[in-house]
Amino acid sequence: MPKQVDHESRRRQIAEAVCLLADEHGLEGVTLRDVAARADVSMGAVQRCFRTKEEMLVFALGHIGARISARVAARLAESPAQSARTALGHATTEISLLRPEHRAEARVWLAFVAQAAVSPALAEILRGNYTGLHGLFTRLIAEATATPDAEREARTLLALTDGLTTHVLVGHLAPEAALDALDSHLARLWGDMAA
Amino acid sequence: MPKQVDHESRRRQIAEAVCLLADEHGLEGVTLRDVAARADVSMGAVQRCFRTKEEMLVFALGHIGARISARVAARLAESPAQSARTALGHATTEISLLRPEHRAEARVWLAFVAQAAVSPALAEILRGNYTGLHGLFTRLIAEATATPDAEREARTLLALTDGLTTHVLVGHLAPEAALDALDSHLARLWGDMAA
DNA sequence: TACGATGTGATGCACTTGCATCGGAACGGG
DNA sequence: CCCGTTCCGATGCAAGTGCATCACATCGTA
Repeated sequence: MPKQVDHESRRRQIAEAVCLLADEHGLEGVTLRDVAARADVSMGAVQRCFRTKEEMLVFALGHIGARISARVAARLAESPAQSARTALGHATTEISLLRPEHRAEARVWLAFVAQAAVSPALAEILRGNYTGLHGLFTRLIAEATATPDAEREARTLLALTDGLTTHVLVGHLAPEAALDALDSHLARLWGDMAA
Repeated sequence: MPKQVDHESRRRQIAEAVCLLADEHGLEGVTLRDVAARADVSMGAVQRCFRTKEEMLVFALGHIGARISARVAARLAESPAQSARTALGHATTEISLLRPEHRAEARVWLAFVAQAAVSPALAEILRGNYTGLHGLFTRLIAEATATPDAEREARTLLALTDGLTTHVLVGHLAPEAALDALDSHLARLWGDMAA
């Protein structure tokens, strides 16, 4: 057997470069050449890993989605002794990507969401991620409160985090204001349902 | 004085074409040539109306923003006798763009929002729109409830509508589910603050 | 060591992009 | 009537795009 290359790790490396570029210039600024340059790889290598550009974008979206989900899971595992309420608080603040160091991820995510509105392949991946988060939120809410419709509350909460993130990105809200709104919403959730 | 053309109406006509194209293929699919063809205008005319492509996009964003705001205002004026609560309900459902006939507008809006994350000029316009809506929501909430922080509630509500719209667009939520979540949130708002 | 299967990356290609240019049509004042 | 100002639309152009191609390293095997 001749030379062998770890394709998967290279794909991740390329996906990383895609995210960097998408953060800087939006998804439109992502070209095969720039991606190759950013990933310190030749264009040929990129084309071998992904037959087409869309395939590359789909993979990159899955990559960043997995990374975000993993961070949420890590955050939850980090403080397991706490109540479901604080767990949900941690999860939402993590997903909102409000911390400056996650601003890039948020921009990339938003770029993908917009593209997904006209690209079924991307929408598919996105739905998978959202469904997973929705399930997580539903479980946590059901555990922490006595609300009759945890699913609906989870839907609301997930949409709220996404909307807040968006508003921060375009500069309509300060991160603190977004966090404040989120905290307030959670507090009301506890107050209504569990007291 | 030689031949005169109503520049403003032509600009609107072009902006309309931009929206049609953005709805179909995203903002990346908006090229000067396609826009000209869609607007039944020569490319030269497009270039006379807008010096650069970005200028055209900025105008188009302002155009669609104004149209949405106008529709909200019209909806409010339509039922002036009702309470501030129903007014807010109408405004939010209008802004959520959940009705199928507004799906196109929603896609265009999302495309612009994503682009605004990396384009200060677009973000500027967007902030203006959001600020206007935030003010409207704040007034209505203050009028309908006794909440101590109408501004925060308005922020939350605006972000929620945006997030719900997004989730419907990517196919994660059915429009009915989004409306249900929105209604539930409003109901809680009344229950908490005003009763 | 010689071979051949793999992975590589420079290059080519057809195409599209945004923008600049320019001859001429259209229209109103002299 | 005619001329000058204003607008139009076709064309040109350089840059950049995604994708295909192909000679060449690179490595395990025989």
